[in-house]
Amino acid sequence: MSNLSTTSDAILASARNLIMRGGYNGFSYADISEVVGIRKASIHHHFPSKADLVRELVQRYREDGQASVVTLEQNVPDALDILKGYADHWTKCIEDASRPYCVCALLASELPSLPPEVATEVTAFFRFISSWLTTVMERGSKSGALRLTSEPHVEAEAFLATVYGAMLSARAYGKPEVFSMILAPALNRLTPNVSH
Amino acid sequence: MSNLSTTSDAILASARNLIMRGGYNGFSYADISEVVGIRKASIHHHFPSKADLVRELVQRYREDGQASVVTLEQNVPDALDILKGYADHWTKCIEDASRPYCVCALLASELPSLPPEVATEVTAFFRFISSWLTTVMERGSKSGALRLTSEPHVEAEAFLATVYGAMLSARAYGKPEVFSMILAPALNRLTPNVSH
DNA sequence: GACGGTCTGCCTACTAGAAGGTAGGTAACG
DNA sequence: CGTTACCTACCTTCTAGTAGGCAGACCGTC
Repeated sequence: MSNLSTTSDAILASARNLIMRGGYNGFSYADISEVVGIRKASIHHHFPSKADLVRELVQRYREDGQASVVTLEQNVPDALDILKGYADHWTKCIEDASRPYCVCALLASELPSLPPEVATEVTAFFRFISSWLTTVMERGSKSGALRLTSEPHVEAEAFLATVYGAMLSARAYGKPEVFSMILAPALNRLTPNVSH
Repeated sequence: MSNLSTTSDAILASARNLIMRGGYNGFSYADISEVVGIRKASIHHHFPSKADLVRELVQRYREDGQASVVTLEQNVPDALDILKGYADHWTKCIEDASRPYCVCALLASELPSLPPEVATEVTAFFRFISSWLTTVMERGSKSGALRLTSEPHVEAEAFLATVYGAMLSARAYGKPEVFSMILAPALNRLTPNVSH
């Protein structure tokens, strides 16, 4: 119980990379086996089925996201800075090609063809991000850190859509800089007008 | 040559539906065979390889899009109305579940794992939509039909990202209405201020 | 502290079915 | 007669998943 087996972590990590490339149906146990340096059958020892593997992966992805959000909120008081931090996180991921696309964005597009257990986990991720962004919008609106033109939950969904849409465009054009090009005016629009 | 074989059209149509569900790796010739009522091998007669099939599919998808754009521009003079029309098109598709997701959006997320011939066709689609939206933005800005806060091509990318992001959210939540909820303020923001 | 038992992590070897694709034949049609 | 559209039958490779074995770590018990 000392630490959660390094191997299963390696399996999850390589699965994440593979899903980022081609989604749920775009990778196989054989692919993971090559990367991790373990036999195909041994992966089944850690994750009985593919659905188990991806469900666990998405679950952890959400938990990690929740943890990141907590530390972000602790270190950054201003709501606008939080949104900038969130956008910045993705800017870096996309630009250094380390995590150039959100796993859950890809899985969400495949939703209708996903095993139900995975699908529910993916929608749970979206609900989490959405409700978190809503609280940020609400707080920022009250404190004056953000200038909203719609209700907080609408602004939250619009911001989320912009981020994920921008991620898609960056991938489609093969130009990482497209992401921040789109996000910059979106953040600007939420910035209180100091020249007023 | 009378009309392009109905069968190959049926194959393309069912492939489109299947891709909308699960992407490039989410369907097989066997799936199409079941829907169309033709043997697996007969599909190869029309489309030698899977990549051929999807490349042709995306190519036609773009051509159809270009044709739709032309008629839209002919019938609708106002730039804002064009953007509303474009958004409306997707609203209807998503709400009646006829085409609840853009084929190219799904393929774009899978880009790194796509056969190159398909990938280039997908990026071509995005370049087309992007450049078209840019001309709409430019025209609307000059005529006063649109109120832009950034350069036309940036506004175009931002609008496109919003549309595709909203499409993803609608799918992720399983709530079609989310799409227009996000698009409404985006369009509002582009509307010239009459109360000024 | 040696002894037997269980648990863990991995292996080889295998299966059944699905994947994309091929070979070759047949019937209709201009 | 050649072309078109479809068929049956087949091939290879890949798919997720199973069966069973084996070495080592961990375990209390004598």
